[in-house]
Amino acid sequence: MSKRKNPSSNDAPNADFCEFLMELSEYEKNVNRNIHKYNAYKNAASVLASLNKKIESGDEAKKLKGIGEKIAKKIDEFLQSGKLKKLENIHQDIEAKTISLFTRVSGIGPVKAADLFKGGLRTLKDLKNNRDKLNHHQIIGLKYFEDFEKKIPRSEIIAIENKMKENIYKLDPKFTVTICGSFRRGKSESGILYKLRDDLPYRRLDIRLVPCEKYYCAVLYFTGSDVFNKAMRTHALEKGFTLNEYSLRPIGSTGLPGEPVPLSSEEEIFEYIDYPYKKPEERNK
DNA sequence: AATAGGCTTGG
DNA sequence: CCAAGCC
Repeated sequence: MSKRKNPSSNDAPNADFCEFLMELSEYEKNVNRNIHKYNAYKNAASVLASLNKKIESGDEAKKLKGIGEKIAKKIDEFLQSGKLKKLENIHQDIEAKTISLFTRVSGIGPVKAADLFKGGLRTLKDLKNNRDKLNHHQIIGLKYFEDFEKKIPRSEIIAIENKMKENIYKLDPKFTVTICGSFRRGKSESGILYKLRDDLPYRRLDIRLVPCEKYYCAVLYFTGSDVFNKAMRTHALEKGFTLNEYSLRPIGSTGLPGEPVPLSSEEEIFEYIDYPYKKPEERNK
Protein backbone atom coordinates (compact mmCIF):
# COMPACT_ATOMS: atom_id res chain seq x y z
CA MET A 1 0.00 0.00 0.00
CA SER A 2 1.30 3.41 -0.83
CA LYS A 3 1.77 5.99 1.81
CA ARG A 4 -0.33 9.09 1.64
CA LYS A 5 1.46 12.37 1.56
CA ASN A 6 1.05 14.45 4.67
CA PRO A 7 2.60 17.86 4.06
CA SER A 8 2.00 19.26 7.51
CA SER A 9 3.86 16.69 9.60
CA ASN A 10 5.73 14.47 7.16
CA ASP A 11 7.10 17.30 5.12
CA ALA A 12 8.27 19.48 7.98
CA PRO A 13 8.53 17.35 11.10
CA ASN A 14 10.50 20.00 12.97
CA ALA A 15 8.31 22.96 12.06
CA ASP A 16 7.55 23.76 15.72
CA PHE A 17 11.23 24.13 16.53
CA CYS A 18 11.81 26.18 13.40
CA GLU A 19 9.01 28.50 14.38
CA PHE A 20 10.37 29.39 17.80
CA LEU A 21 13.93 29.59 16.49
CA MET A 22 12.82 32.03 13.82
CA GLU A 23 11.02 34.10 16.41
CA LEU A 24 14.12 34.20 18.59
CA SER A 25 16.13 35.07 15.51
CA GLU A 26 13.89 38.06 14.71
CA TYR A 27 14.05 39.15 18.33
CA GLU A 28 17.84 39.14 18.32
CA LYS A 29 17.97 41.16 15.12
CA ASN A 30 15.25 43.71 15.79
CA VAL A 31 15.16 44.14 19.55
CA ASN A 32 18.49 42.99 20.88
CA ARG A 33 20.42 44.08 17.79
CA ASN A 34 22.72 41.10 17.96
CA ILE A 35 23.28 40.12 14.36
CA HIS A 36 25.33 37.07 15.25
CA LYS A 37 22.69 35.57 17.48
CA TYR A 38 20.20 36.39 14.76
CA ASN A 39 22.27 34.40 12.30
CA ALA A 40 22.85 31.57 14.74
CA TYR A 41 19.12 31.06 15.34
CA LYS A 42 18.32 31.43 11.68
CA ASN A 43 20.92 28.85 10.72
CA ALA A 44 19.66 26.45 13.36
CA ALA A 45 16.13 26.84 12.03
CA SER A 46 17.27 26.27 8.49
CA VAL A 47 19.17 23.11 9.45
CA LEU A 48 16.09 21.71 11.18
CA ALA A 49 13.84 22.75 8.32
CA SER A 50 15.75 20.68 5.80
CA LEU A 51 15.74 17.64 8.05
CA ASN A 52 12.98 15.15 7.29
CA LYS A 53 13.26 13.27 10.54
CA LYS A 54 11.58 14.53 13.69
CA ILE A 55 14.08 15.49 16.39
CA GLU A 56 13.26 13.76 19.67
CA SER A 57 15.74 15.41 22.05
CA GLY A 58 18.17 18.25 22.48
CA ASP A 59 21.05 15.80 22.50
CA GLU A 60 20.01 14.51 19.12
CA ALA A 61 19.74 18.06 17.78
CA LYS A 62 23.19 18.94 19.11
CA LYS A 63 24.77 16.56 16.60
CA LEU A 64 23.65 18.88 13.85
CA LYS A 65 25.93 21.59 12.57
CA GLY A 66 24.74 24.91 13.89
CA ILE A 67 23.06 23.59 17.04
CA GLY A 68 24.96 23.71 20.32
CA GLU A 69 24.35 23.55 24.04
CA LYS A 70 21.98 26.51 24.31
CA ILE A 71 19.63 25.66 21.48
CA ALA A 72 19.66 22.00 22.49
CA LYS A 73 18.41 23.04 25.93
CA LYS A 74 15.64 25.10 24.36
CA ILE A 75 14.57 22.12 22.28
CA ASP A 76 14.37 20.02 25.43
CA GLU A 77 12.37 22.70 27.23
CA PHE A 78 9.99 22.94 24.30
CA LEU A 79 9.61 19.17 24.08
CA GLN A 80 8.75 18.97 27.76
CA SER A 81 6.53 22.00 28.22
CA GLY A 82 5.45 22.96 24.74
CA LYS A 83 6.77 26.48 25.23
CA LEU A 84 9.84 28.58 26.01
CA LYS A 85 10.17 30.74 29.10
CA LYS A 86 12.40 33.15 27.20
CA LEU A 87 9.79 33.72 24.53
CA GLU A 88 7.00 34.01 27.09
CA ASN A 89 8.94 36.82 28.73
CA ILE A 90 9.56 38.54 25.43
CA HIS A 91 5.85 38.42 24.68
CA GLN A 92 5.18 40.27 27.95
CA ASP A 93 7.73 42.98 27.23
CA ILE A 94 6.17 46.19 25.86
CA GLU A 95 9.42 47.45 24.37
CA ALA A 96 10.15 44.17 22.61
CA LYS A 97 6.57 43.95 21.38
CA THR A 98 6.57 47.52 20.06
CA ILE A 99 9.92 47.24 18.32
CA SER A 100 8.92 43.92 16.75
CA LEU A 101 5.76 45.55 15.44
CA PHE A 102 7.44 48.67 14.10
CA THR A 103 10.16 46.75 12.25
CA ARG A 104 7.42 45.03 10.27
CA VAL A 105 6.84 48.38 8.56
CA SER A 106 8.90 48.42 5.36
CA GLY A 107 11.69 50.97 5.79
CA ILE A 108 11.72 50.85 9.59
CA GLY A 109 14.64 48.86 10.94
CA PRO A 110 15.82 48.09 14.47
CA VAL A 111 17.36 51.52 15.04
CA LYS A 112 14.42 53.57 13.83
CA ALA A 113 11.98 51.32 15.70
CA ALA A 114 13.85 51.80 18.98
CA ASP A 115 13.96 55.54 18.36
CA LEU A 116 10.20 55.70 17.81
CA PHE A 117 9.62 53.65 20.96
CA LYS A 118 11.82 56.03 22.94
CA GLY A 119 9.72 58.86 21.59
CA GLY A 120 6.73 57.26 23.29
CA LEU A 121 5.07 55.71 20.25
CA ARG A 122 3.48 52.30 20.79
CA THR A 123 1.02 51.48 18.02
CA LEU A 124 0.58 51.77 14.28
CA LYS A 125 -1.99 54.45 15.01
CA ASP A 126 0.69 56.38 16.88
CA LEU A 127 2.87 56.13 13.77
CA LYS A 128 0.04 57.35 11.57
CA ASN A 129 -0.39 60.36 13.87
CA ASN A 130 3.34 61.11 13.69
CA ARG A 131 4.11 60.89 9.99
CA ASP A 132 6.56 63.78 10.34
CA LYS A 133 8.85 61.31 12.11
CA LEU A 134 8.89 58.99 9.08
CA ASN A 135 10.59 59.23 5.69
CA HIS A 136 8.88 58.57 2.38
CA HIS A 137 9.65 54.84 2.31
CA GLN A 138 8.36 54.35 5.83
CA ILE A 139 5.15 56.28 5.14
CA ILE A 140 4.39 54.00 2.19
CA GLY A 141 5.27 50.96 4.30
CA LEU A 142 2.87 52.11 6.99
CA LYS A 143 0.06 52.93 4.56
CA TYR A 144 0.11 49.43 3.12
CA PHE A 145 1.18 47.60 6.28
CA GLU A 146 -1.34 44.77 6.06
CA ASP A 147 -1.33 44.36 2.30
CA PHE A 148 2.46 44.12 2.07
CA GLU A 149 2.48 41.17 4.45
CA LYS A 150 0.09 39.17 2.32
CA LYS A 151 1.60 36.56 0.08
CA ILE A 152 0.55 36.78 -3.55
CA PRO A 153 -0.91 33.48 -4.76
CA ARG A 154 0.99 31.92 -7.63
CA SER A 155 -2.10 32.03 -9.81
CA GLU A 156 -2.37 35.79 -9.36
CA ILE A 157 1.28 36.24 -10.28
CA ILE A 158 0.75 34.26 -13.45
CA ALA A 159 -2.17 36.52 -14.30
CA ILE A 160 0.02 39.58 -13.75
CA GLU A 161 2.78 38.04 -15.85
CA ASN A 162 0.40 37.43 -18.76
CA LYS A 163 -1.00 40.91 -18.60
CA MET A 164 2.47 42.45 -18.50
CA LYS A 165 3.73 40.33 -21.38
CA GLU A 166 0.71 41.22 -23.46
CA ASN A 167 1.21 44.97 -22.97
CA ILE A 168 4.98 45.06 -23.09
CA TYR A 169 5.29 42.92 -26.23
CA LYS A 170 2.87 45.33 -27.89
CA LEU A 171 5.35 48.07 -27.08
CA ASP A 172 8.25 46.11 -28.56
CA PRO A 173 8.33 42.35 -29.16
CA LYS A 174 12.04 42.27 -28.37
CA PHE A 175 11.39 42.84 -24.66
CA THR A 176 11.68 39.90 -22.29
CA VAL A 177 9.44 39.68 -19.25
CA THR A 178 10.71 37.51 -16.40
CA ILE A 179 9.08 37.16 -13.00
CA CYS A 180 11.77 36.53 -10.42
CA GLY A 181 11.80 36.20 -6.64
CA SER A 182 10.45 33.14 -4.91
CA PHE A 183 7.98 32.76 -7.77
CA ARG A 184 10.84 31.79 -10.04
CA ARG A 185 12.20 29.56 -7.31
CA GLY A 186 8.96 27.63 -7.49
CA LYS A 187 7.16 29.33 -4.62
CA SER A 188 4.90 32.36 -4.54
CA GLU A 189 5.62 35.88 -3.31
CA SER A 190 6.11 39.53 -4.29
CA GLY A 191 7.62 43.04 -4.18
CA ILE A 192 5.30 50.13 -7.44
CA LEU A 193 1.89 49.53 -6.53
CA TYR A 194 -1.05 48.47 -8.56
CA LYS A 195 -4.64 47.65 -7.89
CA LEU A 196 -6.39 45.23 -10.14
CA ARG A 197 -9.79 45.43 -8.56
CA ASP A 198 -11.20 47.23 -5.57
CA ASP A 199 -11.84 44.01 -3.69
CA LEU A 200 -8.24 42.83 -3.97
CA PRO A 201 -5.39 44.00 -1.75
CA TYR A 202 -2.66 46.33 -2.92
CA ARG A 203 0.41 44.45 -4.03
CA ARG A 204 3.97 45.62 -4.03
CA LEU A 205 5.74 44.79 -7.27
CA ASP A 206 9.35 45.65 -8.03
CA ILE A 207 9.48 46.35 -11.72
CA ARG A 208 12.86 46.79 -13.32
CA LEU A 209 13.65 47.64 -16.90
CA VAL A 210 17.20 46.51 -17.60
CA PRO A 211 19.38 46.72 -20.72
CA CYS A 212 20.20 43.40 -22.41
CA GLU A 213 23.78 43.23 -21.19
CA LYS A 214 22.63 43.40 -17.59
CA TYR A 215 19.71 41.02 -17.92
CA TYR A 216 21.32 37.84 -16.61
CA CYS A 217 22.86 39.45 -13.55
CA ALA A 218 19.55 41.14 -12.81
CA VAL A 219 17.58 37.91 -13.13
CA LEU A 220 20.11 36.08 -10.97
CA TYR A 221 19.94 38.73 -8.28
CA PHE A 222 16.18 39.14 -8.24
CA THR A 223 15.61 35.42 -8.14
CA GLY A 224 17.52 35.15 -4.85
CA SER A 225 17.19 33.96 -2.27
CA ASP A 226 19.09 36.58 -0.30
CA VAL A 227 21.06 33.87 1.48
CA PHE A 228 21.86 32.23 -1.82
CA ASN A 229 23.02 35.58 -3.29
CA LYS A 230 25.31 36.27 -0.38
CA ALA A 231 26.86 32.83 -0.60
CA MET A 232 27.37 33.14 -4.35
CA ARG A 233 28.86 36.64 -4.10
CA THR A 234 31.24 35.49 -1.41
CA HIS A 235 32.31 32.66 -3.67
CA ALA A 236 32.75 35.13 -6.54
CA LEU A 237 35.11 37.21 -4.37
CA GLU A 238 37.16 34.11 -3.56
CA LYS A 239 37.50 33.52 -7.29
CA GLY A 240 38.58 37.12 -7.90
CA PHE A 241 35.28 38.51 -9.14
CA THR A 242 32.71 40.91 -7.78
CA LEU A 243 29.09 40.18 -8.57
CA ASN A 244 26.14 42.51 -8.22
CA GLU A 245 22.72 42.94 -9.82
CA TYR A 246 24.26 44.73 -12.82
CA SER A 247 27.40 42.85 -13.75
CA LEU A 248 30.12 40.31 -13.05
CA ARG A 249 33.51 42.01 -12.98
CA PRO A 250 37.01 40.61 -12.42
CA ILE A 251 38.95 42.25 -9.64
CA GLY A 252 42.29 43.44 -11.00
CA SER A 253 45.72 43.58 -9.35
CA THR A 254 44.86 47.10 -8.19
CA GLY A 255 41.96 45.67 -6.22
CA LEU A 256 39.53 47.57 -8.39
CA PRO A 257 36.86 45.88 -10.48
CA GLY A 258 37.54 45.72 -14.21
CA GLU A 259 35.16 45.73 -17.15
CA PRO A 260 32.00 43.61 -16.92
CA VAL A 261 32.23 40.10 -18.33
CA PRO A 262 29.96 39.68 -21.39
CA LEU A 263 27.24 37.14 -20.62
CA SER A 264 24.69 35.31 -22.70
CA SER A 265 23.08 33.14 -20.04
CA GLU A 266 22.60 32.79 -16.29
CA GLU A 267 24.60 29.57 -16.32
CA GLU A 268 27.66 31.43 -17.60
CA ILE A 269 27.83 33.45 -14.40
CA PHE A 270 28.16 30.22 -12.45
CA GLU A 271 30.80 28.95 -14.91
CA TYR A 272 32.95 32.07 -14.66
CA ILE A 273 33.25 31.80 -10.91
CA ASP A 274 33.38 28.03 -10.92
CA TYR A 275 30.26 27.64 -8.80
CA PRO A 276 28.05 24.59 -9.30
CA TYR A 277 24.94 25.59 -11.26
CA LYS A 278 21.74 25.66 -9.30
CA LYS A 279 18.33 25.78 -10.89
CA PRO A 280 16.04 28.50 -9.50
CA GLU A 281 14.11 25.90 -7.48
CA GLU A 282 17.37 24.90 -5.81
CA ARG A 283 18.17 28.42 -4.63
CA ASN A 284 15.79 28.51 -1.69
CA LYS A 285 18.52 28.60 0.93
C1' DA B 1 34.67 34.70 14.06
C1' DA B 2 30.71 34.91 11.43
C1' DT B 3 27.84 36.17 4.64
C1' DA B 4 27.52 40.94 -0.54
C1' DG B 5 26.38 45.01 -2.39
C1' DG B 6 23.49 49.15 -3.45
C1' DC B 7 20.28 53.01 -2.35
C1' DT B 8 18.65 56.75 0.65
C1' DT B 9 19.23 59.84 4.17
C1' DG B 10 21.62 62.90 7.13
C1' DG B 11 25.59 65.38 8.33
C1' DC C 1 32.27 62.68 0.62
C1' DC C 2 31.25 59.39 4.43
C1' DA C 3 28.62 56.63 7.73
C1' DA C 4 24.42 54.72 9.29
C1' DG C 5 20.40 52.38 8.34
C1' DC C 6 17.67 49.52 5.55
C1' DC C 7 16.63 46.24 1.97
